[in-house]
Amino acid sequence: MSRAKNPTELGPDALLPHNTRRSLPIALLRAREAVMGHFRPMLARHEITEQQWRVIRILAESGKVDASEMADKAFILAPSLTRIIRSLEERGLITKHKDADDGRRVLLEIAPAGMRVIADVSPESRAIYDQLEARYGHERVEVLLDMLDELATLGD
Amino acid sequence: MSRAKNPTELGPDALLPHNTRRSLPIALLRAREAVMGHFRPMLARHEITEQQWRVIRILAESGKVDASEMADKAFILAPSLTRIIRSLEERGLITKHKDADDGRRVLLEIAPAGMRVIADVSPESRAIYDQLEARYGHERVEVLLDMLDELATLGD
DNA sequence: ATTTATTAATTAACATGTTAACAATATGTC
DNA sequence: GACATATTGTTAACATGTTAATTAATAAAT
Repeated sequence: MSRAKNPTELGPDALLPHNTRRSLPIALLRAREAVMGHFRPMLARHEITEQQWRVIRILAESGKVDASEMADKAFILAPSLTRIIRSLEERGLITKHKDADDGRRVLLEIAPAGMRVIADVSPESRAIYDQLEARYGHERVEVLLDMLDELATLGD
Repeated sequence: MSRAKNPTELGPDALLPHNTRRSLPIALLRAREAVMGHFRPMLARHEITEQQWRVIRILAESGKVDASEMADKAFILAPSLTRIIRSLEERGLITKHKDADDGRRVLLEIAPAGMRVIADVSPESRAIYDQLEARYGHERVEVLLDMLDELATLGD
């Protein structure tokens, strides 16, 4: 049904870069929500948030990591990471130590309790990801990842 | 330099769906930050956040919109949108009214002050987007948008 | 050795994302 | 008309994103 026009309404693209239906930032948000929407309830059942999961996954994968490296790999801003680290440490899922060689640095490691979370969550996470790849297409996921990576490194 | 292994460290993909370097959710976040990282400082100079910009842009484009429709188009959760609407209304950039036909609904409209923000921000926003498209490739942006849209509508 | 600059992480403050619960209103059934 | 169910938007509470400032430690310059 046609929408009633008001005096301030402009036509598509008038004064605007693109109509919002084809906005890249919103498209990226929608796509991300479509993916994470499957993982989030599963993670919630294990009482862990997406960001917390990213942190402990990276520790499981990479071993001892300093906070700056973690912020980069998990793509979490430093102030947010500080809070997440505190929460995970309080729950006993990770440990945190000062770097002996550089007192400014904080070193993170997964704790045995964290490894148990990894062991519990990973099979379900894998199943969700496999299903997504099956539906979207494994090759197409690779192509998409390549395109996203090029977009992410455009400014470099 | 090789990283010292600890007893809890697992090899790549062991128990994990994919190594985090090729994680789709993180790739989508990085790509989005690469795009928004150009817009955010410009929007901050106009004293408006990305989400607020999305809301007034949609109002400029679509005229009168109800809150549910706005939440969908701007891709903002309802509780977040409630706060954003309040903020924008307090600043006089938009107006909010009850729908005469349905007392549950809230109708939003851009105000003249909001149109001035649109007029001020749009040229800069367009310039940033054009530059991004020039570097990434206009056709490739279209292809990426199509792939993202397919990913976003996968569960439908 | 001292001073200055830089780096790493934290803190503060505010905005938004997220889930659950709630209030008001509309719709459907009997 | 009464009642049950569904919808729309708000509120509460907590997590994370974001920017600026701060603190502690290290590196570089003098």
